[in-house]
Amino acid sequence: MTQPLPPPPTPFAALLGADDVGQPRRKGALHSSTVSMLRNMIVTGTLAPGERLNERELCERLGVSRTPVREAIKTLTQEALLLALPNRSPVVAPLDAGETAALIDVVSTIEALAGELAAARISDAEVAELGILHYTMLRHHSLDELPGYFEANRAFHRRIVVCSNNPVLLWVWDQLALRVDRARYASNLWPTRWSKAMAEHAGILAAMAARDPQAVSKAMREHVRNGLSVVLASLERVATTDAAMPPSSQAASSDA
Amino acid sequence: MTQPLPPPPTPFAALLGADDVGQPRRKGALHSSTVSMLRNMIVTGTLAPGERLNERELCERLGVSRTPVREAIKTLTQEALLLALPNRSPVVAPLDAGETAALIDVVSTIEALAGELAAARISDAEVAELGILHYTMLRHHSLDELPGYFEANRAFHRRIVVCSNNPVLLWVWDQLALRVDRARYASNLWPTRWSKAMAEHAGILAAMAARDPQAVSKAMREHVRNGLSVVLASLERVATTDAAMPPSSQAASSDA
DNA sequence: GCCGCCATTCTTGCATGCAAGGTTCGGATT
DNA sequence: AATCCGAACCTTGCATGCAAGAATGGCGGC
Repeated sequence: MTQPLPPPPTPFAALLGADDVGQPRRKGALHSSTVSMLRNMIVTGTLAPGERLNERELCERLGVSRTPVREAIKTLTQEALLLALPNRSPVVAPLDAGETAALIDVVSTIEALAGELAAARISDAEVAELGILHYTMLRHHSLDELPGYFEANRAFHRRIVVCSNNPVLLWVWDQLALRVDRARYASNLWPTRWSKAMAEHAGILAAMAARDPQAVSKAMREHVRNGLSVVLASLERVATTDAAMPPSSQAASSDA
Repeated sequence: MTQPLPPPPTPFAALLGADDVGQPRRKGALHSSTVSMLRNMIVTGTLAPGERLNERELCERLGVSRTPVREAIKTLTQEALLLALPNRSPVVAPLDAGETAALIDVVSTIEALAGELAAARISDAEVAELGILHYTMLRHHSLDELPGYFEANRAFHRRIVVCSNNPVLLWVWDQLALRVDRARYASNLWPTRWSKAMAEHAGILAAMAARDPQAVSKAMREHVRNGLSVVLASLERVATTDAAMPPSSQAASSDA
């Protein structure tokens, strides 16, 4: 298993977000890239919820030995993307509607807090940064570029958390964002709320520029709640529909 | 390194919370027990903030080989109790006042949310459970048994989160509670707020019994904020005092 | 014919070897 | 004397071997 030692191919790296591919292979890179690849495979649904992960198989797929794979599994288990039982193959965490419902309350509260804190201390330069991201989203929206929008949207939200200047809050957000992204990928119906989301972003930005913590907090809570409610509804629909049909071909969007 | 293979001593296990010690050594046990031991050593301050951890040294201390130690390090890094740089020894996360200040906002918000959700759906039996924990705390208070109080207090708070019936919230709380515990151990001045904390607990319990979400939420937010503020003040004092004096009797830790 | 038990095989858990990167200390040069 | 460079040593990163559960399939009993 794992090829003798040719330049390791790491076939998924380019697609799945390893930030260091094909290079002379610096030493400390395998663990982090393995985590990134596996994480992306889980978040995007390449590895389906409930799927059992065989170490040897993963080694072959990722082109690394068992050690980095095992360590990556530990990391992802800690992130609650995998569930591990002793002496048993880890499984991709199930993605039930209940988890998403739970996420709504927590993430909306977290982001509301972030917005409140950020509004109280944000600088003009930081507001401008948010403005750039907002208009980046607008552009992607006009051009109907969902992936680009997705990325800018994520950056917008994260930037607000960064502006809260609270490292613990950022840490929590980073953890939860993974699960939120996964739920979004699984529901796969952003376009339906796209325009409304843009309007809500504008409102958040305006309240932020006005340095109104309560308004920002309220706007973000509602924004997150609205967005995730749609995701939740979709997942509930999928859950009932999918009873016989295994989920497989998630990919880019469809309409809009 | 790591003795040939006699019955492994695991000297710290009993003290530091490994839940399976000295037994015939079931197979999947080393990783979780290693994580528990290291985690406890970090939380209680046995491993000082900023201390560099040498794998070989940890192996000898814990009586296991490098594999479980390395995997435990990955887990604890993910929990933000360790900081890891590639090709470098991981260090125990610094415990600065800034982190504690950040924790105050996040944890108080998290627990306020938990209280609000719990109050809206808690059963009589669950209220009774909280009551038991409250009176357990009272007993430990009367007997001046700090460790027992500490444990019951933690259980009381966690139980409320459990009663919120939100697994994501519980997950976040479990993560953050580790850091809170560490800050508390470092500040080590519970007794000063002990009586007030008891009164606040009573208030929370009463509001919970009355099924008043807003009152519970408010009470918990204030309770957490009060408690952690004292911890923060203590840490700030320690930080300034320690400028010339190494933290404690840990080996190494030669700061400037 | 069905159920349960045992053996084989597979999979994970742990230990360890080897090599790459880092660290440190000493020598040589300025 | 201070600094820069390098070599030896140290530490971590990765791969792999071996053994202890777990799964699976076949055989025998009921």
